[in-house]
Amino acid sequence: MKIGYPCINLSLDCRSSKTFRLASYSEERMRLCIDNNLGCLAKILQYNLKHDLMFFRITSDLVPFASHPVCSFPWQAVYATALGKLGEFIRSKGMRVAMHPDQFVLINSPHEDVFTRSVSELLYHAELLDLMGVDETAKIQIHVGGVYQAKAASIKRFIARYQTLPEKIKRRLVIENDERLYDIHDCLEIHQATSIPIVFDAFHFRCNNRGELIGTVFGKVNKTWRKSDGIPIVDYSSQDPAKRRGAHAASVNMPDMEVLLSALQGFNFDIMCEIKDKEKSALQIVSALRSF
DNA sequence: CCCTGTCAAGTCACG
DNA sequence: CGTGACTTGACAGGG
Repeated sequence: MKIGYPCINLSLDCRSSKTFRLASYSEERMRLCIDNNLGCLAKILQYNLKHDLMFFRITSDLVPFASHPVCSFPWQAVYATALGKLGEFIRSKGMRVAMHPDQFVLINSPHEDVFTRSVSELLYHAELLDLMGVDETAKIQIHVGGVYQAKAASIKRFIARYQTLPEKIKRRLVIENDERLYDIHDCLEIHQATSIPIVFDAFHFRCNNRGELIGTVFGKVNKTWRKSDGIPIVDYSSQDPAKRRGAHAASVNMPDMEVLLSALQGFNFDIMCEIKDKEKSALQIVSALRSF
């Protein structure tokens, strides 16, 4: 079981998601930004190794505007060596990475242009991981998408669109249950038709479920991961008591976390800890697991 | 330096 | 109809 956190390390004085305004785009600016981001990613990975945080979500902003038409800069060729080195570090230390494209990536959108842009963005994610040389267990995780006032049709469109995706995307793409539109059962239905693995978001499951036992559901989710996909990914967060339903907590609630671990006892999975204070909560989980 | 309006991209829910 | 939320604030111009 590997423990990780998303995108940002608050203990370090750098960010791997530095970007700039489209209006100030230039090749020079791109280079400076990517240099900074890759350098920071290297620092984060070293920090993670030192603290036994063996799972990490790499920010989608690592290469700004990578899939935008304005980007004529051949980042793939220019940064192939640097990305290969980062990947070599990840592989040699037995770490796992994943990515989570943002909300604009919707492969089931009825709008063809939204779909086209989504594919470009997914290609960027896939190329980045490919250049790192990390294996198929390094996943690209998305939500199913919008409902568009017709859920069954939108699920069908997801499945049809998925079939047309390039292999380099398909081998990494996984779907995650969300907190209002598509629950685990919807994801399982899509899995039936596509064999796509399912990320189990424990917090979203809590917000959006059909009253079933978590252990039973996870048994099904567990089977959607083939050997080459690695062990399942579980996203974890807890409710911020002061905020609206679905709002992520500021720091980890350990008793809550232990309830989850007990419910999933006997399964093998990696945990992505989606808590506002990032590595701090992930570290608490690492130390709690040592004595669990 | 500090302040703050705005930033590539979509969709839904809430008021 | 405008705004916030989503995995994440932070860029950049003006005072």
